[in-house]
This record gives sequence, structure tokens and C-alpha cells, in this order.
Amino acid sequence: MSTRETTGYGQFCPIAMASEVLCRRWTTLILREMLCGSTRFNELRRGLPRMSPALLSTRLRELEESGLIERRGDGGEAATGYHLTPAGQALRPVIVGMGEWGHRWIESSASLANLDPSLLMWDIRRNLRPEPMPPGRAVVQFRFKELPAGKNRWWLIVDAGEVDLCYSDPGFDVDLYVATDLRTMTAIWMGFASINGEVKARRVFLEGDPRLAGSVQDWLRYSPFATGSTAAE
Amino acid sequence: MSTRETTGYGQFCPIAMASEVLCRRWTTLILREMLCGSTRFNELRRGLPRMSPALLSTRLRELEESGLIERRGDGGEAATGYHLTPAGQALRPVIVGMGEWGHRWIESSASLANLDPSLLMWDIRRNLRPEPMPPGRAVVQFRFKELPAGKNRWWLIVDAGEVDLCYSDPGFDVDLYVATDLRTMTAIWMGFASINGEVKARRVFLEGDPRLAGSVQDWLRYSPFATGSTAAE
DNA sequence: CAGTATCCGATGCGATACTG
DNA sequence: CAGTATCGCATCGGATACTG
Repeated sequence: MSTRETTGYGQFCPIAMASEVLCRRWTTLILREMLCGSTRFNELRRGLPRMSPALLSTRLRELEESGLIERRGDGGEAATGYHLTPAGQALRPVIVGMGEWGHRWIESSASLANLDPSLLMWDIRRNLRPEPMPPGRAVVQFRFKELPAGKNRWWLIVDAGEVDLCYSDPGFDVDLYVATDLRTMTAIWMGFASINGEVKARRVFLEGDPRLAGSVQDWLRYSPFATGSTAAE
Repeated sequence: MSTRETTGYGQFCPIAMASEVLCRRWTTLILREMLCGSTRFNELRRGLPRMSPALLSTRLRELEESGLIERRGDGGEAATGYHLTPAGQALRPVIVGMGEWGHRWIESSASLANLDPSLLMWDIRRNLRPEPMPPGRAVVQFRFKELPAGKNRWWLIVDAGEVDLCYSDPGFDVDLYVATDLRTMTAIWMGFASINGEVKARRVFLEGDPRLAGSVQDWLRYSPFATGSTAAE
């Protein structure tokens, strides 16, 4: 019935059993998204833009069958949400370990060959730390200079600990303008460069509220994997 | 050129980059074999009996391109051996983590649906600890009663710290006979049961040198993952 | 918003046979 | 022993359109 019989390895080894669950296309990335807190279908899609909805649906059902996630109505609404089971949560160190390995051993140039502004901004949104920011609402506009006008600006609206990401002008006054190119911002995000260094090198330009600009190193939380060293190739 | 462009995820995230390397069919199992010490092509095949040599060859080349392994002539012979690079060694905690997760969270019945006597014996061979055995050569015969005669016996020859596995009678006098069924022996190996308990339950029969039989719990090193608990489903 | 339905092309990969 | 060569099917999964 399940297509798993043909794809199995036929080995009792737990690594083989785990690989049958994990080592399918997109599966680790779905888990990454869920470990980062995504629970809704379209929220997941946002972090997996190149994945078709049909395949996402299939994978979610497989993960449910494998006992890694469960679906349930959230907050009494009809809408369903996906949540990690204890078995799914237990995979955190494995997924994180894969990320740490990738950060350490994959050449940075390979990562930087996969630039994607919406993924980058989506990632920044969910890791931004509002606490070091000055109190009150803050609106930060990112502009990637080399992208076509009309498709090159993102707005982060931070208010009362909530972070919103907009792809079109939300109409608020902007407190801080960040202008750079996509590769530089991604390199900063990955920990391959520091934002203050890139400002000095005039590859990043900050304009606006000096308190926001001065604390950018603090509230712009880098990718969870942007620690430690990279391979000295 | 590489087929990787089409299989990539298009994400700069290190988990995605690592998944592109690791999450392909058989790859984690090849790494498992190499982390356990296998270096030769046919040695790898032995641990991956359902994998075709063509695919193994392809995967090894991919792993080499990804910088996880390197091939070199061993000991001056023409024969090539495969060895993990530092990047490959660095995956040990990830692979081990997958195994620990699988052991903890995959139901034991699923693992025990994948019985394979030659894999089991190959695994026992490489984890057997000669030290707790009485000094001198020891020959242990395993017999799986339900398998067809002529295909149900394996011999382990332990001599001077070396362990050899034979599928046909090596001709030596046998010091210890172990008779059981494949499922029971696999369950013991996985840590789902204890050998002494299974002897008491008369599902395992030991006959021969009492010193060997008495120390079986010590020299029969269980699978590296046979620790900790399993999920209380 | 949260998915399904359908289609079809690419390719992964298993089986088998063969070679230096 | 250490792989290549070849073949062909199955299925994986990408694209697009549609629905409750």
C-alpha cells in the first residue's frame, strides 16, 4: 500500500530506518521550518517557495504517518495547524547538527550561489530580536540595489514584540533605511561578514534613526548557524 | 553538468546545503559503513547488499566531489581504498544522532520486519570484542533454526584479536554453538532483549565451552545504538 | 486560506551482464 | 577484486489549474 516498501533499505539498522523517514526530498527542510515555529500550510510554503503545494501536502501526510507531526485545528478555528510530536521534536539536534555541519564544511561560495531575497527576509523576520531596539514602533526598510525597482524593497515593522514583513509599502514612516546588495546581506546573515565591517567597506548603507542604526548588530540576530568557524579550504 | 542543479533546493540555508549532500538514497548508509571502518568497495557492498554496484560507484564519486571522502591506493597496492576526509568525519555526530533517534522512536517491530542474517552477522563481526573471551582461538557457530539447511549457519573465528566471518564450514572445531532464530538474535542485537534472558526463555541455546558461554554477554558487543530506552508507545 | 487534481517529463535506480 | 555498461520501468516531483 505505502510506497515505502519499495523505497526501503531492508535493513534493521536504526540509521537505515531513520533515513527512510528523513532522507526524502524536502523533508529535512519541512522539519527545519517547523522547528523554527511554523505551523500553517502557507507559512510552510513561504519558507519552501520552490516546493509545490501538492508535494508539501504529500510530505506532511507522510510525516504524520511516521509520527513526527500531528495536525489539529488551532484555536477553535476550522483551519488546521501542524505540530511536532515529541518524536519530531527529538529530531532537533539532528537537524541542527546538519546545519552546523553545512555551515562549517560547505564552501560559503556555494551557499551564496543560492541567493533569494524573500527567503532571506523571511529568515531575518523570524530571528529578529526586538528587545535591543529602542522602545515603540520601528519600521526598517531594506533595499537591494541590484534588483529591479518595484521588486527590491522589504519593510520590517516591529511593534510590541511582533515582527511583520511587508513586500509592498505599508505606508508608515521609515525609521531606518538599509541599502545594500543581496549577496552582501546574505553573507552577513550567514556570518561570513559582519554588518559593521560591511558598513565601513561601504557595501551597506544605513540611514535614519541613529539609535536603530547603532544597535543593528544587536537586533539583527544572525542565522542560528552563523557561529563558529568555516572550513579553512 | 552535475545533475545537482536540478535537485538543489535553491536555498542558502546550511541545512538545505547539507541535505543536498546527505539526503540521497543510500548516502547515509555509505557513511555509516565508512564511519564503522569500511574502506574497500566490496567491503562496502557487504554492508549494503541491496545496493547495486553501479549506484555505489556513483555515490562514491559524488561523495568524493562533495569532499566527504577521498580515494587512494592503500598500502602500495594498486587497489583503491576510500577514506573519510575531516569533513566526512565531522558528520559522525549527525549520523550517530540519526541512529539514536531511530532506535528511540521507531517501533521495534518495524526494525524487526527487516531481518537479514548476513547483515546481522556482518554487524556482529565488526562489533565483537575479543578481549573478554578466553585466550587462544575461539570458534563460534551461529545457527538460525528456521532458515533452510545449508544456508543457516555462520562461523565466527576469533584469533589474536582478529575476527573472521565464514558462511561455510571453516573446518575448525567449534568451541561454542549458538542456536536461535533470526528475530530473537536481531532483537538481542538491537537491545530489545538480553541474551541471558532469551537463554532462560529457551529461545537461545548455548552449547560448548562454559567460559565462552558464560561471558557471551561481554564479548557479544551489542549494536552501538542498543542503549537508552525506546519510545513507550 | 488550505489544500486537490491532473498531467507528463525527467531521472533515479534496480537488475543483469560484462571487463581490466 | 573493483568496478562499468546498458536497459528500461517506476516513481518522483515540477507545473499548472482548480476547489471547498
